[in-house]
Amino acid sequence: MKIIISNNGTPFYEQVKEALITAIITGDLKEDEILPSIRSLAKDLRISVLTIKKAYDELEKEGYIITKQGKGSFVSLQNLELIKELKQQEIEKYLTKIIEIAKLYNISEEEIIDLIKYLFRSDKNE
Amino acid sequence: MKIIISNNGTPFYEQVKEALITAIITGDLKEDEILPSIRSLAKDLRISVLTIKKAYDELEKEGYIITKQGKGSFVSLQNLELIKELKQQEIEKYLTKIIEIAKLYNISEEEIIDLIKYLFRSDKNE
DNA sequence: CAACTGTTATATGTATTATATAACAGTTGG
DNA sequence: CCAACTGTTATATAATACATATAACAGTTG
Repeated sequence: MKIIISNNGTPFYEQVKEALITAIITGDLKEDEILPSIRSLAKDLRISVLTIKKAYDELEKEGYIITKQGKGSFVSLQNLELIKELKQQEIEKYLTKIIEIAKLYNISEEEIIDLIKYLFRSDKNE
Repeated sequence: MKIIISNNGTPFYEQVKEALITAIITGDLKEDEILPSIRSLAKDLRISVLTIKKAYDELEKEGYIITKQGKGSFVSLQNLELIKELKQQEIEKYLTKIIEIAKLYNISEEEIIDLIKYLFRSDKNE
């Protein structure tokens, strides 16, 4: 479980969240598995414990983990279907923005679709 | 030229920017046409002059308008091709995010494309 | 009980957004 | 010329988000 964070404008707690979500969904962190303690992760990443806690708090609100005082935080994917739906809504939100821009600047549906196909393919070859 | 802004989390100056960009690109505000003065627009929208100025400053940086002290701000679309390219990059940025999510949650290329086609169509019927 | 877990309170610091007020500066019509 | 418009700049204030340090509090376990 290697997490790398950087000063790129995205808040640290967001970067930690995204890294952990990826680890959870890819199975790198499995159901019921324990996450690094907030103190140890803070030490590893050289950022504040409170920043890690913020990330963990949000992960719990969003259904990815469950945290128990004194014990730690554990992967919990009971709501995987709900999570998937939320992610689909997120995709729809982005697509709506894209289409707004595309319509305004006369970029065609075909161009967008071609771009998607291209990006999907180049992603596969990584 | 009716602009509506609201307290929805998007900064006021961003909302003003977006509304003006839309007006410019759709031709609602034409090349060389004068924009509302920052003071009058601030009064209309009941927000600070400085907030409007910030919006106008960014519009100038991004090539949509030119501002001259004492005279006002004018539509300037010399860089329309450059602007279009920037917008295509913006679309690509969103698509990259979408594909990251899609791959992680096993959402297929077809589902995304279908969604795009659907959103494009429903947009046309507005 | 020591050594881990997470929790909470307090305080500090920076950046962004937004505001009000006021003074300064350029343009233009009467 | 000057009044009445334009935009510009400085100063000060305030809310919010992000991130930090320190310290005390609380639950778990070998």
